[in-house]
Amino acid sequence: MSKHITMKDIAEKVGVSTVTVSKALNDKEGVGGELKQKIKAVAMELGYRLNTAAKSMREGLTYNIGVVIPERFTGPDQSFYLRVYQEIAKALESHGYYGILHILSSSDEQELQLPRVYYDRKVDGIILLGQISKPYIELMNSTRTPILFLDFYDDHSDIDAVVTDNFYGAYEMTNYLIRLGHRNIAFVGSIHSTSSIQDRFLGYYKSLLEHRIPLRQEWVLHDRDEHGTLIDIAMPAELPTAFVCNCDQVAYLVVQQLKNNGLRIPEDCSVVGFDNDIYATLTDPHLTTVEVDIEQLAQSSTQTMLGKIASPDLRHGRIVVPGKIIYRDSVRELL
Amino acid sequence: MSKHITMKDIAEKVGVSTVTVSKALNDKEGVGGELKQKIKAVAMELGYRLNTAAKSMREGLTYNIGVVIPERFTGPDQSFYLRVYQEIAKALESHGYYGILHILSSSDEQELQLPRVYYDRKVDGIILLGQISKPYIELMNSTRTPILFLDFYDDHSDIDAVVTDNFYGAYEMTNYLIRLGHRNIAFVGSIHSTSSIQDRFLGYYKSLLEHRIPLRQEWVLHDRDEHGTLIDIAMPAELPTAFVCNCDQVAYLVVQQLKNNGLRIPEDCSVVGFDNDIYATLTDPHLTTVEVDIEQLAQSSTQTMLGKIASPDLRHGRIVVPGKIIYRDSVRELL
DNA sequence: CTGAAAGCGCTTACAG
DNA sequence: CTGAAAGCGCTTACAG
Repeated sequence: MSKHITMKDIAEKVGVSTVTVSKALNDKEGVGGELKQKIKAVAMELGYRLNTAAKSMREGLTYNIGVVIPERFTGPDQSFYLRVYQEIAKALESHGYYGILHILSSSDEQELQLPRVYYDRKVDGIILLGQISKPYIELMNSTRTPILFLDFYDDHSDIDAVVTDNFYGAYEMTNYLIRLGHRNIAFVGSIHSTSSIQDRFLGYYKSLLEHRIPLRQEWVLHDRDEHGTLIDIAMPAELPTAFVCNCDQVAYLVVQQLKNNGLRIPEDCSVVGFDNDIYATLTDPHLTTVEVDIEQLAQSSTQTMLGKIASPDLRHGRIVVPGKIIYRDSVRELL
Repeated sequence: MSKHITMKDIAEKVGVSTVTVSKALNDKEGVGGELKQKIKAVAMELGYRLNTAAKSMREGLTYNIGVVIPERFTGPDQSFYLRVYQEIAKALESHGYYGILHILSSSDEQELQLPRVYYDRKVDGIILLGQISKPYIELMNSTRTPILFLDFYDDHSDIDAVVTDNFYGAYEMTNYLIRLGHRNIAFVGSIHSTSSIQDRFLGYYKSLLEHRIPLRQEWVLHDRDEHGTLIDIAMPAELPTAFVCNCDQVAYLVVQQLKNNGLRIPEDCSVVGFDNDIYATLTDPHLTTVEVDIEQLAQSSTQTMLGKIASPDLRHGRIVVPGKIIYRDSVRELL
């Protein structure tokens, strides 16, 4: 193996000290303009690459951020969080940081085992992507490592979170349906399952309230069991004219089920989703849905995390990233 | 911020030197059994965590592996490589290593810009996941960083690669169809697009050859343009009784197209896929397909990479991971 | 079995 | 504007 080039090599070649090389390469004050150019040129010529480990030790920063996703959100048919991770990795890189992914196994979550990145002191902070058990949140919170929740939050008011505006997205979507003449509108989603679903439900409910449409409990449909596993949806005896589904995958299943019952979408029944993921265009007809702004989610969480590392005591609160309705073909206007 | 605990803190508390602490914590020789236990107990009590940066600098290893995926393989509807990455991250962690994901933008690929992880000396080796342009391969190869191809290979006989056994998988699948009485079998996939598709085609062809079934060029169908974008498939005038598709997504599209032409699957026409990804069970009927063993792919590539880091001059060659036929409902027996 | 010394490559005060 | 000194936390010879 050819030895790595260090600042010392550059210093010797140029005939200055390593201190000066360090200053020049980092654009710090205290080096003459001409000398600085010279040093940079020689660095380039020699193929110098910074030894990050040395810098890390010196500064006490790893320039890594851990991204922890509970494994139940990473099945073969759930790529959403992996896509978020991908965007986070990109966003971090543009700030000179790197992401390290950790899939948290369900057993580690139950047994309150912290991710290895923590014990190896591999990261300067941890982004928790996807709702996790309360005891685990407590545990993470007790580590004094900067923590950020992404795509969920709970009653830990002392932890910062970045979330999609689930509430407002579902509210706007329901308003849209009502504007088209719908008044019999169901919500599909188990409202005690995750805070996302709960907030989407509340947005739907607010829209009903504002329009003085009573909430009918038999039109709030369960879509998953207590483990989060999707279950068959029990259709109500009296059918609504529209279904607000808590996500595209469930909307896809609802459409299938309605079709099996001989109904046409959207002629007989309108169905809307949330997320604008692969299921939105896999459904026939393509779903009207709310697009989650993954890129913005990634950027906000990256910036917030870097801010927390720089000033650990600064509070950021709950940062809400708005979504956007994508109009497609699964909704019909009622006359 | 509370100061971090170091080996020195442990050493002082126990009344020994940091050398002894280091030996004890790393299970190295030269520490008495009882003392070792004592040291470990105190480390635990104090909540000691290794400073990886210091270890890294000392040993010249980052304990990180870069995983580079060209961005064209990471669209919203392509989660396969992200899932492979996820498994690699897991496999690496069990070896005390971590993965750092880098999505290679198409412009960086064209302009031969190496990933930042390289310049920041963030990784001990790079796994290239997904076919990449030849000039870029040359470039990577010139860096003297250990490189491993994953899920593709080309004529660089001096680079190691881990691939799914595309050839054998398609060969077995075609054999299966022939065993069921099919003799008019088409292949769907642009055979100059990627080496995976090419190898799957060759496996299909070998099966035909062995059974003395002539290859009909009009039954080798294009499915994507030169950019890899999927295109409408031009069905041949005379229809075969079975389609061997190069991947599940394309099988899904073929099924749709055949259905639109009024054909029933599998009664009128059999269709098989490859990958066993989300499209396999999204298709109606569910696809008979070849499952790619993602976990094994991840483990083999991780082990090979760690082997290369330990012994840079050792050659590993092309490591082939077998797939497995998953029998479902898209194939019918011809009598 | 235990420890003093040296060094990995960098950056931050501080002195000139 | 430039550089000598010190130190980040660890581990590897080496000496006792």
